[in-house]
Amino acid sequence: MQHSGKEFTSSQEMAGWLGISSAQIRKDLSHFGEFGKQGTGYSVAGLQEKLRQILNIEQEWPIVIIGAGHIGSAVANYTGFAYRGFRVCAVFDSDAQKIGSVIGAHIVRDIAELVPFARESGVRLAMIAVPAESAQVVADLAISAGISAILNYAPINVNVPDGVRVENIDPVLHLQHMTYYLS
Amino acid sequence: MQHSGKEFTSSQEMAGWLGISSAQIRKDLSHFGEFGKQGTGYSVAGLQEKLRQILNIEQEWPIVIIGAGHIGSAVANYTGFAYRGFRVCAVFDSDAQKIGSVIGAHIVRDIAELVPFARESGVRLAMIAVPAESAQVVADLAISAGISAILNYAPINVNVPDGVRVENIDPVLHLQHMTYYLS
DNA sequence: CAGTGTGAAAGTCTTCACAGCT
DNA sequence: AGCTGTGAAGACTTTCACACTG
Repeated sequence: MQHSGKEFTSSQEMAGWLGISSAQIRKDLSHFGEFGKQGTGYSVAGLQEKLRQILNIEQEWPIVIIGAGHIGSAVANYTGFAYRGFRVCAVFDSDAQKIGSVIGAHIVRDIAELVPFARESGVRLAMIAVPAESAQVVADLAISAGISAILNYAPINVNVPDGVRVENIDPVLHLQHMTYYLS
Repeated sequence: MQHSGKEFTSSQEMAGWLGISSAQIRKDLSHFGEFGKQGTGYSVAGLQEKLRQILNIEQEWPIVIIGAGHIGSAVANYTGFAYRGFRVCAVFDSDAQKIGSVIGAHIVRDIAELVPFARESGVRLAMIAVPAESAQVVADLAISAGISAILNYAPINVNVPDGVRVENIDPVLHLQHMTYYLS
């Protein structure tokens, strides 16, 4: 909306785009304050700003990527992070063949450097894109280096201590969810 | 569990792995029937079989991938589909540079072939891995070819008619969700 | 006696519907 | 007139706790 120069939007309009109810949108937003004007709706710029505050993305967050295979490379090359508040700051792998090679704007580093790198830079977000059998080991390593949130692409449940958040991206789970609804 | 030769599991054990309550697991499963034995738990093999039935993945589902960029390539090369009941049957792109090139076990086809291909093969699942600005066009095309479920990697909401399901994979949304919880 | 399946209770989320503001 | 913010109602989900079973 901002790109198209729109100044105001309403809960109804947003609901239409997202396929949810306008009441839902108003209720959710009201949880964090009163951002709208009766009769007018929400200021597009103002709402964006508020959402950035709520989501805690006014600062830029560095991320490390662990695993330089197909998925790790794709993610490292993804251009959608920068303008949404994230920045890939390093890519790691354990494969000597890959260490030193270039992926996107990054030189792949040795996984052995992860702990000192993360400790020093204070990075808190990691994306794990390694085979399932290495995911737990790598997660433990990342956590010991001070990582407190993990986005896991490996098709396995990684166990983490309290205080560390994990979210999983597994296309197969989505596909299975959809086939459930296909006769 | 099956790999490690385990024969039975309990709602408590599964709950521990998944970080949810055992009551949740029992309640969810009870929705679809009675699969457990009191005092013993659930047969690992039996439960897997039941879950496959419930999720409708006893058959193998073909998928088409639209977009042969970094993400599309990574997905096309992903080896995790086959043993979980899915099979990539074709990869499409609109870029003349990419059409004809080889990705994984596939030769990239012209997007113009999508409609006849999908109509003829009857494929119902598509993964969209194109830039945000092309996603809606490509989704409409896929739907016109009989696709009824879309897994969308583009960071944009695609609108679809009733009867078509869409799920989105956007790493940034996960990252934003996690930063909300990081002080 | 370990562990399921399940009503009932508690908790959470969504929708309704409208007073009130611009 | 148009649209927000919000109590109250309704719908749905999770947890509790226990009778019952292999």
